[in-house]
Amino acid sequence: MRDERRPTLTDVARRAGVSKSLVSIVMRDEPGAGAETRRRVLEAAEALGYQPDSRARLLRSGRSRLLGVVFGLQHPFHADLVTGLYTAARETGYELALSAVTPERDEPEAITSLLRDRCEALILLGPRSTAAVLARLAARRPVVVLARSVRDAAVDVVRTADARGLHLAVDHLAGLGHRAIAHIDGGRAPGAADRRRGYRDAMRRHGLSDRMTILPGGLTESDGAAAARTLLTDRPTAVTVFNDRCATGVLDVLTRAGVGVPGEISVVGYDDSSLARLAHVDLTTVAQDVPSMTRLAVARATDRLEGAPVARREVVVPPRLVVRGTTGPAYPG
Amino acid sequence: MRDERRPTLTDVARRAGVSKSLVSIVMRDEPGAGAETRRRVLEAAEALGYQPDSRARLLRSGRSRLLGVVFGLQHPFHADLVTGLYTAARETGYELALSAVTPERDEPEAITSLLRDRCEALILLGPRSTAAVLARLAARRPVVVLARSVRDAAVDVVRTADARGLHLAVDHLAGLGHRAIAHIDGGRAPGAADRRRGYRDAMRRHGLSDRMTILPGGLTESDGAAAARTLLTDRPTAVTVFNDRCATGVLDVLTRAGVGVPGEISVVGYDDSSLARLAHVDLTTVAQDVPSMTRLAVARATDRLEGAPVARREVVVPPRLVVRGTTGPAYPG
DNA sequence: TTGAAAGCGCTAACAT
DNA sequence: ATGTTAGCGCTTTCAA
Repeated sequence: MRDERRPTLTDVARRAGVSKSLVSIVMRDEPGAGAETRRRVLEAAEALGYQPDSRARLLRSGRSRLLGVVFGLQHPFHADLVTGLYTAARETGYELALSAVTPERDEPEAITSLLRDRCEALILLGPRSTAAVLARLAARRPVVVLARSVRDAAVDVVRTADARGLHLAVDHLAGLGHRAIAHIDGGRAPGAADRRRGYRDAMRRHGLSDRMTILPGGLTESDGAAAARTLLTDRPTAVTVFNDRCATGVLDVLTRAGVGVPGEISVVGYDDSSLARLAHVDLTTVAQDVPSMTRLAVARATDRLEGAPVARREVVVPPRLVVRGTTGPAYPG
Repeated sequence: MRDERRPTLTDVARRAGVSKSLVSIVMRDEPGAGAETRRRVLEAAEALGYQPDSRARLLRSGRSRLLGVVFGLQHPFHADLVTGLYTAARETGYELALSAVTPERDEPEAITSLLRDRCEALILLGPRSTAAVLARLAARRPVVVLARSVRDAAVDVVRTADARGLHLAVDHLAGLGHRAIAHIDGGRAPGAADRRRGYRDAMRRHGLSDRMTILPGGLTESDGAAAARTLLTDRPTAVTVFNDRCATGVLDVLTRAGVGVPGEISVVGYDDSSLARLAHVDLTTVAQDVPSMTRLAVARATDRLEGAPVARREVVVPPRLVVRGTTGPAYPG
């Protein structure tokens, strides 16, 4: 029952009593077929349960119109980005081919599978590959790196002005009267270096060079929790954290230790992930502009493919501070 | 520079001075080529940066060896499952084609794109489609539903014995002396009905029918937070929660309200997601056996494709209680 | 507006 | 062990 061959374009053509070419035209919604023919073809296709074979289609047309996306399954922020990419791609006529990185499936493997699938361009979310590897890849087809900076003339980059993001955070805290402002960093994670630098710059600008404290953190809740425990002994009045996940871990430890937020410590996250927006977390955070970033990434990829002129290799999207409930004045009451 | 045609099998053949067939054989690592030939072909392929075109390959061989996976980008537990599916698929020679459901990309769309890609079987993670829709799909190719039950002879199901999972949770709590045990449920989410039923059964079995309390919850932290707030007024000594995410919201609200966990309330989650394992959360939870479930799902799909005999339509995997720090005796001291 | 024919890159069947 | 031929399902000329 299921073994019967799936209907092909030829089957539809036969049933509708027209040529394959016409069916092809109708299925692609191209001009060049009469109204009556169109109707008959669609009816036949429907009756047979015909689905075009995208492989054959793309093989013949020589293009796949496929954008390969490499993302980390474990990163909630990547989920937000992929969601945005789907939306952005829909408007362009390109499709997305997802390839995940997992603990057992590394980045090279994820990339190779996309190359075999003949993706025309690659969009990599916070890739860990070296610039050299990315450059070599970019020699073969357009590569757009999202949410990480890469110093190479061959790769396009779309990222948030992360340093600026930390300026916003520190300015906000300083404006509230904070002076002892610590930073929990992201180690070698994409964006971490820029955020660290932004923190340093801003502290200096506020004349707080001697109050700078950078604690090793990471991407996850437990990284944040660990950092927060060291925070308890030598307590600042405010802390900026690498990302929202990490900040959640910080909040959790502080709350359990009976340290009031924002009463005793103010906390600022990064990403404005769905986590931060939760009513009970209500985290002040630096928002990355996901819709813009993803739209730009897709546009950049398709521009390259279509030979459109491209101004800058790197597009830097401004961050935005979202003030919620985890930040308050340094000396309340 | 990038416009030059990608090398094809023919190019490699020419360069190696052999026929296309030989190259094909070598690239697929099939027997039927001499050692010296093999070496020359591989060298030529390497030199040209040749990548086989999987589309052409599959078009010709008539099979795609592709398993389509529909998953929700917003669900951390789905990320765990997809991770497991990749691992399971690797051992079988099938590849995964991911298709995500997002707020702007619904399940039918995710499925249609996989059908166009000629996936041979579909693995759906907690699908929201009706049994009728799934059955219609299953008439066209093998469908394996993961983490949800579907009453239809045409669809394969791999799921956790969710009712049994709640038995474990309630037994554990009752064993600790708890009697006022509430349940925060998952509404219409996949698995929620079974867990609710499991809770009811277990409460009855323990003679606690009159202490049953089911609070409306959901899948997310904020659902849990909302439920927890109602919990504060009429406080039970223990609560079982639909999933870990929701339980996290519960914990957060309780902690902020100064309610001791497990001192005053014990909390049990569900899934044993990475969330639960975080040292600072340390959530007692019901673990779903992800490696087994994913291996079974892939095996079921491939068995159907290869016409292997299949015993049961539905495979139910036993859950396992993981006792951590959020549960304790009902009357401490 | 319609149809016939060629061929995308590959593999399978059949030679040699 | 190696080469030749045909054709997967489709789109794209090109001609009618």
